[in-house]
Amino acid sequence: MSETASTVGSTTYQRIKRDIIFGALKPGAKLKLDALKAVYKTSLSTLRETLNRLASEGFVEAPPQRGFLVKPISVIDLKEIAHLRVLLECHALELSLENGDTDWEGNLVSAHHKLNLMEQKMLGGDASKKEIWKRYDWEFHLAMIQACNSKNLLALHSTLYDKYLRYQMIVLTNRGEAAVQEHRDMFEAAIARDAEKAKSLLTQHIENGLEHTLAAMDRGELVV
Amino acid sequence: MSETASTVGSTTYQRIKRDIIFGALKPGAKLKLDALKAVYKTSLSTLRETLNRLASEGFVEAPPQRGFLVKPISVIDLKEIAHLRVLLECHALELSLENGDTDWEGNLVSAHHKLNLMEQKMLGGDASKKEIWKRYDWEFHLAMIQACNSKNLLALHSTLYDKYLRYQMIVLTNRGEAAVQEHRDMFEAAIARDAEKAKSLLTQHIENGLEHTLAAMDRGELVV
DNA sequence: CTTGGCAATAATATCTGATATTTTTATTTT
DNA sequence: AAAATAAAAATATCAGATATTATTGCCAAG
Repeated sequence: MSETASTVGSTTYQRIKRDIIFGALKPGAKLKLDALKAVYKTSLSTLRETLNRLASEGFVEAPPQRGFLVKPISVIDLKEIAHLRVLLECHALELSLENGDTDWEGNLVSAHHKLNLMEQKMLGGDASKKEIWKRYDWEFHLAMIQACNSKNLLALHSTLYDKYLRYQMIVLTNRGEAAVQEHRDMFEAAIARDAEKAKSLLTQHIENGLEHTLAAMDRGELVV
Repeated sequence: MSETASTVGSTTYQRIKRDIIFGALKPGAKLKLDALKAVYKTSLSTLRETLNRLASEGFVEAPPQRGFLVKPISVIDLKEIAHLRVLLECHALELSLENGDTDWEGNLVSAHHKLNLMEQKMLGGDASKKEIWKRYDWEFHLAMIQACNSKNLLALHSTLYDKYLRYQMIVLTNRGEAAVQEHRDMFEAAIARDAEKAKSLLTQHIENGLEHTLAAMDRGELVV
């Protein structure tokens, strides 16, 4: 979701990943190399490097000898991802609440505040900024667990967050006021260092999102 | 650890990954492209694709503009990995014990039997077969959790197992009889579907391995 | 001697273009 | 309509070229 280093490779990587997450590249779509070369204006070699990376992260599939395709979606997959996110994020949250110092807390307050501001705007119906809004959501969730003291854990979580996000972006509707309140509750439990409560709220938060997405998928409300 | 598809790319991938895990490529070592090209007899493009994949899995680092190097080791990193393995493998184990059917059980019995046979040989001092032995260890641990019903979870676990394994291969000594007994206990708890006991044994098993490796690292007993 | 700066060298990132092999698609035959 | 086959498209892999960036070694200044 973040990453700097403006080399051609890393830029292409970010762009394609973003296009997969936000649905510009549809689940299951064939990723024809020549076509991508034209779209992303980059060479075959760079493209293949990028796609290999995305394949190993699970955003792309690479069946041998037949190129690449956007990882398909499925209800099963979504459920797995949601449950793993609960597992990892709760664990990280617990560690983070134990270790978080003043800086951590300050950063969290800031992240929550920014998210909240954005959420108010979103409630006003301005859906054009979905992407920015989700960046604040990410930054809030990251801020919560940032003091967990495990780079490996944060890395795994980051990928899971993105996979979960893709499913959220696939459905048209958002959860509105409910999610806003959940963020606020989690935030307060975190500041109070109430790990059990925070974890339970987080679990609920993710599972509510899951249900919402599943329901929308059932009704076929997908972004085509 | 497994994988078929004998394309040049996937073969090189497996070989380099294996060389990192088993220490032929030392932690922190610079991966010069020309040198690798000669060793693995493959083209630059294929090599870079491979290294990109390994980088995204965390076996290789790729600082921008300066090529690739084998992921360095550290005590911190080892601890993180061990703890994550406990978290994920215990979770998977619990699910697996709930869902495992007769086929799962049969496969587990077989995997444990094979591991046990190999372990008896190893106790006899034949360290030359470390790699084969570890494959049986892997197959046993995988058999335990295979019925967890989550491809995503199994994929994450597989990578963690390999990372943990690398640290184990770095120290010279093995844990011998103790680990054999632990495997047996875990196996029996699993067959009895005693999830709590199985999880606690597994946790202990991994943490014992961690302590053993940490102690050896402290004493500097590293494979150079 | 050590440190800072600069030239020479090595290595990387990226691109273009070529070829063998494999898939996919279209066409023909039974 | 199914099977067999030919034609077209796409992929995997390789080789080689270039601009850019890192590294190394050398020399002067303190």
